[in-house]
Amino acid sequence: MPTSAPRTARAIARRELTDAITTSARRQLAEIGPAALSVRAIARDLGMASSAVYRYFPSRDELLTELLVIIYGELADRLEAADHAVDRDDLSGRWHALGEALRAWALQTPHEYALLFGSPVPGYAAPERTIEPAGRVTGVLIALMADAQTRGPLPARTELPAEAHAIYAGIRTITGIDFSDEASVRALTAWSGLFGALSLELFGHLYRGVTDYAAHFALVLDRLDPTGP
Amino acid sequence: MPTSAPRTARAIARRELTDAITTSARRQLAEIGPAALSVRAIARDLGMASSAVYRYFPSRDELLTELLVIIYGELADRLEAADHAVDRDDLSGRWHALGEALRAWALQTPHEYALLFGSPVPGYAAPERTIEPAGRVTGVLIALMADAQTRGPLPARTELPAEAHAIYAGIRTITGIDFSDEASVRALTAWSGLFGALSLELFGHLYRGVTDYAAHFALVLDRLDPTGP
DNA sequence: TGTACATCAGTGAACGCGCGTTCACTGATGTAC
DNA sequence: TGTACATCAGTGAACGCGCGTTCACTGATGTAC
Repeated sequence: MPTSAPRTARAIARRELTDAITTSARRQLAEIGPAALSVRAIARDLGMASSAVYRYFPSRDELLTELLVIIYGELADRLEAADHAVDRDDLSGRWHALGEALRAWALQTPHEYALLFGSPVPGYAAPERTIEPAGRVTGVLIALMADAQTRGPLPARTELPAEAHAIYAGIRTITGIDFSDEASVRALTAWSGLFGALSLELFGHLYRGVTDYAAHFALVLDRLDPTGP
Repeated sequence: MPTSAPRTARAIARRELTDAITTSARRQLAEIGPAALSVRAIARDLGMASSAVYRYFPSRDELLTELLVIIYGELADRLEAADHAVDRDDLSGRWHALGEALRAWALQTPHEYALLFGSPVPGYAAPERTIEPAGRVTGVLIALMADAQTRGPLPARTELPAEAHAIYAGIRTITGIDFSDEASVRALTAWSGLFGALSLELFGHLYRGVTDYAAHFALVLDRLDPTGP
């Protein structure tokens, strides 16, 4: 069943042009980065008056929000696919698949990585509706940690104070899963290491120090594995 | 001995105005971020014609470079001071001091953090002369790992392949220290985790999941410690 | 099936803004004799 | 110590560019009778 197909010629055209606008926007994003993304450039690219874009998106910020939602969604799809390609019981394998899929995506579309995980776009605050698709990305790690926890309690790698439980109450509330403090700390430490490694690499901070980025990343990924003992 | 004091009134005025320009630039940077930093805004702030700024800096990019050099230098000073406030033999203590000093700096001047470690400024490529001051920042970690290594070989936390040695040749060349592969991997994994944790926090990705950022950061720092067994 | 009206897409001009950089010029400061 | 010339700082206007957004308008599409 197709999702509520448009009936009139107008509705069909509208859907197509809306897509054309976001597609053009993403092309611009990929080529010149989020800061340079402009309504006028998109209109130019599509051969229409810049004012016409406003029939489809009420402002530049709304368009940016739409892009964020689309990109978060695509990334989540990729990460979920990578995760599901691995045997459910192979937790370390799933962690590596997740990490490598994230890196492959980041290298392929570095500006999209920068938009989602780099410095915030000046003057733009991501609204509520980006939270859900962003959560789907984190959800892949969450699912992995939930499975890890199901296999028996995770041993403490360093001692955790009693206060830790309160710190991570939010994670339990959002996910509805009763994560141990150990699981929360492991997940966030691994997540930090993952994005830190990618940011250092993509933003040029490994320049001259590391000669083989891919091999280096694999080693770091191994160290960051949150699933083991 | 003061460093080659200027003799003429002109030279004194020049030095003072050059400082005034960078100071104003940093104020703008702190308030509105690197992308919005503009020659005209600085001139306005100082009550001079925008063209006058060009008597001091040949272009906006040169000014940005100067800022990068200054900020890297200040950060390095802070990290070195934090490191030296701890007993030389307390390696874990030094790691924590380093991490907490970095976080304190980042929270105090988040736009400067974003400039140095977030997405690159569009259209700007940092030139060679930023490498040295940037290296001073990394140098604090390097010194720590060098000291750790001096105390005897660091035990492997995960097995490292023979190829690892080639990957980190650059680190040995730059620093002139014969780091073991274990030391290199530990250092880079810890460094990744540190900046990842800060980026996640500062760029809003822990929103709703973590309730006490400072306490959380301390726990993660513990996990990332590259000096222990 | 045909007509009358309402809705919508797209245009082009305009508003008001900001930017980096150049240039001819004035007036002050520095230097050589 | 005083004069003549060279150097430099700072000005204000201008160039050429780009941006987001609004608005009155035209012409096509859709809908109700």
